[in-house]
Amino acid sequence: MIVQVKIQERCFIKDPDTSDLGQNIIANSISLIDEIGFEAFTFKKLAKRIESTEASVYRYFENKHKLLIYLVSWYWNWIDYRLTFAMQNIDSAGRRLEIFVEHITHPVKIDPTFSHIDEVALHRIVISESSKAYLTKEVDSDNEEGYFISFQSLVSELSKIVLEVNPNYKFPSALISTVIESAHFQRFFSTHLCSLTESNSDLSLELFLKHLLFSTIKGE
Amino acid sequence: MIVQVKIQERCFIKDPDTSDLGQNIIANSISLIDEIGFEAFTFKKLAKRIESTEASVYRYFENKHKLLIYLVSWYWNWIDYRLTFAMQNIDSAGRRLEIFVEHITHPVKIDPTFSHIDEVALHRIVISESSKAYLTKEVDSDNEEGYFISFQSLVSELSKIVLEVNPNYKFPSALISTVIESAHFQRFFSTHLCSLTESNSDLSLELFLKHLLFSTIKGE
DNA sequence: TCATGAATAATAGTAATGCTATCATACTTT
DNA sequence: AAAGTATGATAGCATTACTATTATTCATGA
Repeated sequence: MIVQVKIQERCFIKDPDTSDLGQNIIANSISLIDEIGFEAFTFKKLAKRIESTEASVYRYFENKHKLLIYLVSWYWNWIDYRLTFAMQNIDSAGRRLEIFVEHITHPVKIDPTFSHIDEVALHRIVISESSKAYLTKEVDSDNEEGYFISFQSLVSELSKIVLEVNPNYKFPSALISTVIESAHFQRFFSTHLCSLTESNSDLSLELFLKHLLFSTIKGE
Repeated sequence: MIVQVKIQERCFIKDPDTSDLGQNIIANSISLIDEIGFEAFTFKKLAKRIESTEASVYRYFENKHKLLIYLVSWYWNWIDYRLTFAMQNIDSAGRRLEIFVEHITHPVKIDPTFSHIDEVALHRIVISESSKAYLTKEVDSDNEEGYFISFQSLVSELSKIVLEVNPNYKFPSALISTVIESAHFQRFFSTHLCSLTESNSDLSLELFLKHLLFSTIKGE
């Protein structure tokens, strides 16, 4: 069986999934952004690494911002796929939310299903760089283009589960988006700005977020 | 009485507070970043706006990243100052935390104490741009230089108040940093990606965060 | 009052970035 | 064999992110 994460967002000029060069661009942009960070990352450096040219990369993505949107969307599609799988046949809504927290707090293991993607590196990129995909002056037009639907639909699905646990809770989407974002920057803080968090391990981050999530849903 | 927000972070070359040009740089960098966003902001454009030169701006700040750190630090110092004031003589730790949430969820009014700073615009900048101050590959060296102490000490003070309410709670700093970050991106979401949150007004954001904060502190 | 120094302005220059355009080549499909 | 498609090679250009040099203004204090 061939499983593919297919992105709904049309943030590319030519689908990188349809050619060797395209897959090379994705694989090596992940390793390069992971190494030097998104600010220092350029198409020229990427082209050099894959022994191609800047102009060729530009035939796939308009600019590096669109490429970042592609990577982040891929990540959320992949998480969604894994969550759907892990949650099937689980009746308890509470248990399904626990599975959700476990998935976003535990570092991903390399998934051999998608050969050219290094999910561990991509996860690090999502932690440090994904908020830059929307914290821009172009967020409204990007949103109109549908560049964030993967993330939005994930939040939407999960907020429905929150309502299964407590139909009277007033802020399910706000809570889910808070938990997801918190999972990222708390992990960033634990690595780089450790006075800002007590979550210094995967397990304690999981405990912190599970406690926060369930206390809030059931609170009062 | 003269009140000044004095930054502890030494992220500048020459203190912008000590000259007209420096204050001009701060005032106009706030308005310019607010208008065009941090990515499009350059020292050349800033220099043009204040009718000075790029080279003159570079005498105050090494680069635009250091300037952003300055603005964000200024903001957290100012919030700290206002919080200290608002919390004095309040015995109840719970009430002090409520005041904290009110301060970070309500849009700031222009504070005539600091003439050249537009706090309303600065607040918008903090929402959209402040995470870019630390989400970089230079975060560790920047942290060693002490560029984030204003934020760190605020989180530290507030987490002590959390422990006053519940001395057994295990994640006070993680909770406070989560609430602060959440206040920012939930407001961003409500303006630009509204499916991700139900907090579509100042008041509902306040309610969401107060409920989350107190449910979590007291939970179980 | 003149001399000195500090701050700023004016100008120039350089390497890198963020693209766009053109042309050649190789490979595929009809 | 012809026509299209993908990629490579090369060039070029405006902007960015600085650094350096020199000139001008202005305050101070000797």
